[in-house]
Amino acid sequence: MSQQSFTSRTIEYDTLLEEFKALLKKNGEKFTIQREIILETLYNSDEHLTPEALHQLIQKEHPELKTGIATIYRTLSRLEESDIVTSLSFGAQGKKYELGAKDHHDHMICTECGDITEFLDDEIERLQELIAKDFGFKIKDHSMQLYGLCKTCQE
Amino acid sequence: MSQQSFTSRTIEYDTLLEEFKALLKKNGEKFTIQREIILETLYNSDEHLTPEALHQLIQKEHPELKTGIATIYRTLSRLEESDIVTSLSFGAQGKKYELGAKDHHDHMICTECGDITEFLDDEIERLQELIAKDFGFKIKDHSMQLYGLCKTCQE
DNA sequence: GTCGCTGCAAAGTCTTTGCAGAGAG
DNA sequence: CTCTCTGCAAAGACTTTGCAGCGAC
Repeated sequence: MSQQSFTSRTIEYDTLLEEFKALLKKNGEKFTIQREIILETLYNSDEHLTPEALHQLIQKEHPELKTGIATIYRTLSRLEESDIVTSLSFGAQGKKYELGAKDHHDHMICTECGDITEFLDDEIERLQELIAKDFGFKIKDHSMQLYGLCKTCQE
Repeated sequence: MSQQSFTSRTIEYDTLLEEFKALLKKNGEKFTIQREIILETLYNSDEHLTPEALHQLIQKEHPELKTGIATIYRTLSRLEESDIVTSLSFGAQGKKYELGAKDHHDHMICTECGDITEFLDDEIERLQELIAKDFGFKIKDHSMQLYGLCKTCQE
């Protein structure tokens, strides 16, 4: 039987932070206040954020930092490389980022209000593996999006 | 049981062309040689084309037209609006377009060579509908991508 | 003829990059 | 101290728009 659910965060912020620090140390990179704020903001947000939205949020909550948009982009790329965050590119332009340390899930995107709902279906996950196998394709990642109208926008 | 297959074109070019013409006429728009070439080129291509790639292909095959990139963009947008073509946005930047009049299918994208393989699985399609129903979500479209290494690039 | 379409170039977005100074280790 | 990171501004990549002439109907 298929199982569907909203996703819940499965990792503590402190754990995530330590992982991130360890990763940086391993590569001789530095842990800066900007990187911490970016990770923290992503962690605390339930939303899928665009770099621009993340930037604005950080400027609002940490106005003393004057964090530049370039740093946001650079940090997001670095985080994505390390699979700490995942990006979702869709429609028009731009990507949205979310923490990748959550359980894997797929997305339902409302074309009216842009809202994104997460879901998970074990059966689909299983079928994807089977298909790839048939094609001799080695899956590293996958994404599935359903586009349409959310409950609210149908009214 | 799941069914998997490569997708085959199910519509004749002439039929597609007539549909397109009818659509234009309905909206008081005009059928131009550029629009025909764009549709034809998309039809004859097995690939998923970026606007830039489409432009180059057209310039190569119809150098006498000097088709501008702006026209490509404008026409692709119009075609997408009318569901004649579908765009696929992924990874880095840019979209790729393909004829939407084929049977519906999903994509397997090689992260090494960028190659895109199409596939279809009826069971997954069915499950998607069920999930959306559960969330009160009205699906208008959907897309699924598996990212990884194609057979060739694994070697 | 009319009115939409086209090519060109300019203007917009979004993202990346160069650089000098700041700051982590 | 050293070497990475940051903010800023400039540069890039991709896409859209304004406009005058062209061409479909």
